[in-house]
Amino acid sequence: MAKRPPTIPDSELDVLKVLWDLGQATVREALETLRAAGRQWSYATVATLLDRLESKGLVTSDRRELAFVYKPVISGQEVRQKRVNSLVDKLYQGEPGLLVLHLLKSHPLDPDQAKEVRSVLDQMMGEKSRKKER
Amino acid sequence: MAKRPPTIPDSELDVLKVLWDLGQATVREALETLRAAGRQWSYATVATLLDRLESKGLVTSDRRELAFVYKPVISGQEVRQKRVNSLVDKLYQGEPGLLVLHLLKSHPLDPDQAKEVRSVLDQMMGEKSRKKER
DNA sequence: GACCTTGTTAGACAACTGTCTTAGGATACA
DNA sequence: TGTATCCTAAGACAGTTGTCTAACAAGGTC
Repeated sequence: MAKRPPTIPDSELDVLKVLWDLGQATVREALETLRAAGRQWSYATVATLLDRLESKGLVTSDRRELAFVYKPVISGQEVRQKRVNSLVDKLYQGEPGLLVLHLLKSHPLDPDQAKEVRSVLDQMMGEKSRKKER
Repeated sequence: MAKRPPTIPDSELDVLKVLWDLGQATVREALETLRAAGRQWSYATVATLLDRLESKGLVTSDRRELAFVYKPVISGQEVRQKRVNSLVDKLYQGEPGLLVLHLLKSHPLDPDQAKEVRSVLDQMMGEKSRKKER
């Protein structure tokens, strides 16, 4: 029974996000930030979560003066990438296009974003058609 | 300590997918399908998973002759919807556009899909600009 | 020195997941 | 009728997640 690969559960993700925002934080700083954002956790809970993140190798800690300072090792970009890939694999037959379609159909974009999306798309199509041109 | 809302773990999702594909299935049918797809599970494992799905209200069972026949109650569409929403909320600040951009940038679409995406987008932009036109 | 305040550590504990073993009820066929 | 099949039921058991209590160390304060 192979050990499961490490995942990032919701609660850990919440504290990781704080580290991305602040760059680094002590338990107490993270706690304050999370409290401000509505999470009613105890100090020990946050400490545990940071600890678990560290055993998974996703953050590092560095003792400074009184308290440990935690820094993210994994970036938001990486986490997003993994999550999206896994979603596409599991629910969109590995076809990112299906997910894009789904998103556009069910969530209207605001005009600025729509424009940006279009330009990315045009660029992509431009290359493709220049390349195939049969 | 509020009970956590029911989720659909990976293993359950795999059997649910079989139900979506086949429309309905007995434990054995699901097992065969999963085996064919490479999942090396025992009969009892599949039975347990279907059972858990049923307690979560995501499938129903109906005794036919020998065995129970399970049918999905929740659709693939619904599950996709929820997953996408939660991904967007958790990692894209609730902005679906960011996810769309990310997808387009990191996963090139094939031309047919690109075309389809563009048409959906054009339609959307058409409405918007007609509507705001200030 | 006796006490707070902050911090860390260890561990508790229930719910959820991933998998399976085993016991027991039907069905089927020799 | 006995035995091989196939099914459900019950529950085991370890690993993960969500959250916390409680013990204990180090730095100030009176």
